[in-house]
Amino acid sequence: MTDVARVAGVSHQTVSRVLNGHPSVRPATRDRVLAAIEELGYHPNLAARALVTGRSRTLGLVTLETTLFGPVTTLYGVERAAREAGYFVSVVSLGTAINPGSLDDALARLREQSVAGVILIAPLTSTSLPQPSLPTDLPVVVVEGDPEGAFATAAVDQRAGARAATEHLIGLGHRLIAHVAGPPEWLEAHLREAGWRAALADAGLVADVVLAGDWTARSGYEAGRALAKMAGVTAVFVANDHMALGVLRALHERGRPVPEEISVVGFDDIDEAEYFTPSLTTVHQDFDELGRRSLDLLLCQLGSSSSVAERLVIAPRLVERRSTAAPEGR
Amino acid sequence: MTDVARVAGVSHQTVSRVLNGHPSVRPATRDRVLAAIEELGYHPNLAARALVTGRSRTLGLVTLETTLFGPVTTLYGVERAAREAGYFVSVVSLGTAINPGSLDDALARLREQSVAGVILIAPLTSTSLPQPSLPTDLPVVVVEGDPEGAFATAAVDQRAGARAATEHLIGLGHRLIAHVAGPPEWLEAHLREAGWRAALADAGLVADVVLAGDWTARSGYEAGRALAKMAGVTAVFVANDHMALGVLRALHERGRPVPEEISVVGFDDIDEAEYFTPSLTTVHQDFDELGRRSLDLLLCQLGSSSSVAERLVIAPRLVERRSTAAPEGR
DNA sequence: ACGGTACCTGTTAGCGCTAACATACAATGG
DNA sequence: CCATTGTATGTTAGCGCTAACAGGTACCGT
Repeated sequence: MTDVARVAGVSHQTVSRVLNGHPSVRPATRDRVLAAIEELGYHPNLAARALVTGRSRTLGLVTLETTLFGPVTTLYGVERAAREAGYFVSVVSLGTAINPGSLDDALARLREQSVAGVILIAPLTSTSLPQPSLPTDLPVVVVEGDPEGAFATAAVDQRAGARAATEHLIGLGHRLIAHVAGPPEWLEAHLREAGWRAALADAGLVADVVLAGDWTARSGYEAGRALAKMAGVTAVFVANDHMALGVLRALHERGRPVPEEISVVGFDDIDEAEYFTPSLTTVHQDFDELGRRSLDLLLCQLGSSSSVAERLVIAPRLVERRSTAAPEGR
Repeated sequence: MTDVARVAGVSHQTVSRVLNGHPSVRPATRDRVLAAIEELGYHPNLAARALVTGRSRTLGLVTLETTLFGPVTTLYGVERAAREAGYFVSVVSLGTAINPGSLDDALARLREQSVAGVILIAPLTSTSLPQPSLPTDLPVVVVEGDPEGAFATAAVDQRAGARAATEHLIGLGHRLIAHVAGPPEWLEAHLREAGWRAALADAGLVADVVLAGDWTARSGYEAGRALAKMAGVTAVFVANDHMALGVLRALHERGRPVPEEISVVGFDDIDEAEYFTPSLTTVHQDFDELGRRSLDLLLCQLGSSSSVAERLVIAPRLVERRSTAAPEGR
């Protein structure tokens, strides 16, 4: 910076002013400084700036180590939004084995780094997710999780999506609708099951066929084999598309055609869902939008310095394809 | 730090020494300092440390904005390895629309942040990927890309994987083996096609049925429809599992049973591949290992400060499942 | 002509930390 | 007993930057 100042014939402070867009710099001076910067290939040292201002323009992004469609897409959404807002994104994953202190460790790491705030992609239930020793000094936005907690949250309305999926099946005339659930430690698994139950209850139907899954196609396959043997079940709402793939495979193997004998609805609308056999009716979530809105929420907190526990909800959308139809004999 | 020093009754420099594990600190003194740190909840300011040392213990990770299995898994692999080595990971995605300057922008952003080095997940061909104005001052490791460039690279041996897949089909007795290729701007698409060609050439077979795809199940589906009409083709090597899914769907629709009439091999071994109909024979890549080895390569460069253009290759592995069989009439 | 008020630019201090040197004190050997 | 080494600690300077204040110059009204 001193070099730039010397070349431009000004003081280093004037260079700083140009860099920070301070208004009272004469255009001619500004141009000379910019020319010197260009000539020397100068780039400001952000560590020095962070040291003196106390702000690092870096956000922490904590995520589970999963290649699941939702969290990954959310990650990119947040990164892009952050970049456009002039922030860096420091990613810390919680690893595959989540132990009690791992979230604390992640937050401690990020606090050391003087991040301005943290976005936590944590689709687990509060009890499964190690509770942090509340970092009230650090703005946090939780994405896809913890609607009961003290933090601001942003999420797609899982319950509404599950309800829409189930009501679609009810509307087609199905009366015994099973559910293949996600793993119990995932909040989304609970909410999707809750939405399914609520829709059935509203229609006066029973909700007693629940099969446990773990998001993988393999677990969906196991559930599908069990479903194939159940006589009365004419439809199944599967908690995500990957498990739905397994269900389709099992039903196909067991000679239970979809949708003729059994209708299947998934959740997520992954890119491949349209190319399953048959193409999958599912619930679409706009994760990109979610990332963007989460960042807005965080920046809003930074601006107002008030840590309001705001709730931001994004509506999902049912995508009807070929895996659902009216039950036979109606 | 001054506060800690006062509480412990030492100088701030002694606190610094304790923090950095300097040997000549008396155990009693060290304990007092650690107690003071604990008592005050002190955490070192990394910006200040980075400013004075010139090293930020942060790595840049540049990636394409894709939810494709490989890049995402590599990302986590790198993050975990970096965390274990005590490094932060700052992620910059190149966005969906790659314009000429975007890689330069990403590198400039990271250089400003004083990252120690950069890991670039860039599975595109050198011509498709915007070439950076060589940052010789910044250690770079390219993952899954650019074997001709000046940088150190780490990659799974795509050509060997494709060759293994094709040789598997040849071994089963297939003579006319088609290929569904990835998009031309992807290096991996080229290498997989090259491996296919090489295997066919070695066996004295022709390699003239190539269908263009773009990694998506949709493009695979289109390719599959075309394949279904081709009389002599008894096997197809598809450049990734997602397209293979589309191929399977199209062949099923057109009444061409797999593997009875046509054998299909994919590439990637995504979690779902086992649950395709039929389960997919494919090529497995260990992306986790890849992430780890890439980091090793980068840290090695940092240590030796020599920017050797080392090549690190990881062997893939063919996974045989139910989508391949000997051609009919043999 | 003068003080006032803009506007522009320079000077100084310090953010929290580590490197380098300076100092103190003990242990050792001749 | 003193010089010599080693170990443990303190002191000083400075990393590159911004905030706060201190000039300096031009322009205004009176």
